[in-house]
Amino acid sequence: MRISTKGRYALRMLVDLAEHKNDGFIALKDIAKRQNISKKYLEQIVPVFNKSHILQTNRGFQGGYRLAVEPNKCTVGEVIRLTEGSLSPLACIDDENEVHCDRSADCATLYVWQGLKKVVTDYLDSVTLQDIIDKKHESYANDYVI
Amino acid sequence: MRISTKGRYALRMLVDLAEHKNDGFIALKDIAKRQNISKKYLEQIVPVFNKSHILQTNRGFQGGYRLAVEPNKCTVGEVIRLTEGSLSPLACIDDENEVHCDRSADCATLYVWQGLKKVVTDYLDSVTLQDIIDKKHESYANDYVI
DNA sequence: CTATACTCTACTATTATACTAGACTTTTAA
DNA sequence: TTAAAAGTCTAGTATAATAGTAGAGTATAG
Repeated sequence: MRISTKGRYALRMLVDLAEHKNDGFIALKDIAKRQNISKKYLEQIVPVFNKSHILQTNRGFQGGYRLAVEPNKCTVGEVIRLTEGSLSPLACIDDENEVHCDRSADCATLYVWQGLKKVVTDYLDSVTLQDIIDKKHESYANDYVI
Repeated sequence: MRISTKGRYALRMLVDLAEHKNDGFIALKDIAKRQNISKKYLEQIVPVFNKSHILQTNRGFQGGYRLAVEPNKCTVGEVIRLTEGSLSPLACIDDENEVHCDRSADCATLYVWQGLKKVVTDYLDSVTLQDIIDKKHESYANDYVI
């Protein structure tokens, strides 16, 4: 039940871009440095967000990436689905809730996993990039008060 | 974000034992046959439930396993924690919610994963073996009516 | 035209997963 | 008392996923 490094890096990259959304195009090397993530690895993660039009790209000198959506419109669920392929805890229930298993009719435990998928999906789809940024500043404020 | 085969098999085994809890000791080969799971693989899964006193064992002729707890006292969360080691979606937050990561103070996304762990844990700890059996019979009833 | 940055494909080391194999121990019934 | 049935324990192994690295190629601002 682990979220892969790929998914977590993707989220951190998008949060970073959301925080710098007014700074024009951000080079991957800057994100890599700030987040302490391999730039080469990020290069492999980025295409899926380009293709799904979550990121805009500028190539060449002073190029980079920029969020193409509002931070409060992009959910963690979306990010993890794109990097991880699915939020389903089993191969036998895919994203359309279709069942792919001979035993499914007889499978007593299937409903447990369908329920698990639902709580995971509901939660991750309820958190946006903006929420993460807000929470971060809230924490800083708390630190300051304390 | 997948539940491993090991965890799913364990749950099916325990549900099977719960359904046959009045039939004395059940041999692994019977469970393996009914559930269509490799008996040899089940042998590797079983020890953790013996050690945690969820199962009772009888060796030798006509030996087998029997639930040592009431089906309504054994949750899916317990089963998955025992087979999977943890319900945490990241290595950096373990079962005591302790944080193991240099970046944690600065990690904007940490709270997302802590929240994910909570919804997963709350859900899985809310479903018992008995719930699964009840649901199964409910489905059968529905099938019959339809 | 050159430095900078994105793009694309291929390769690789490590780890986890999902098993299989076989020797050994225990129990019971004939 | 012994053979068969069952659990126990350790080791091995094939496959796939993960988490990267490497390098050649393309686009663009200045």
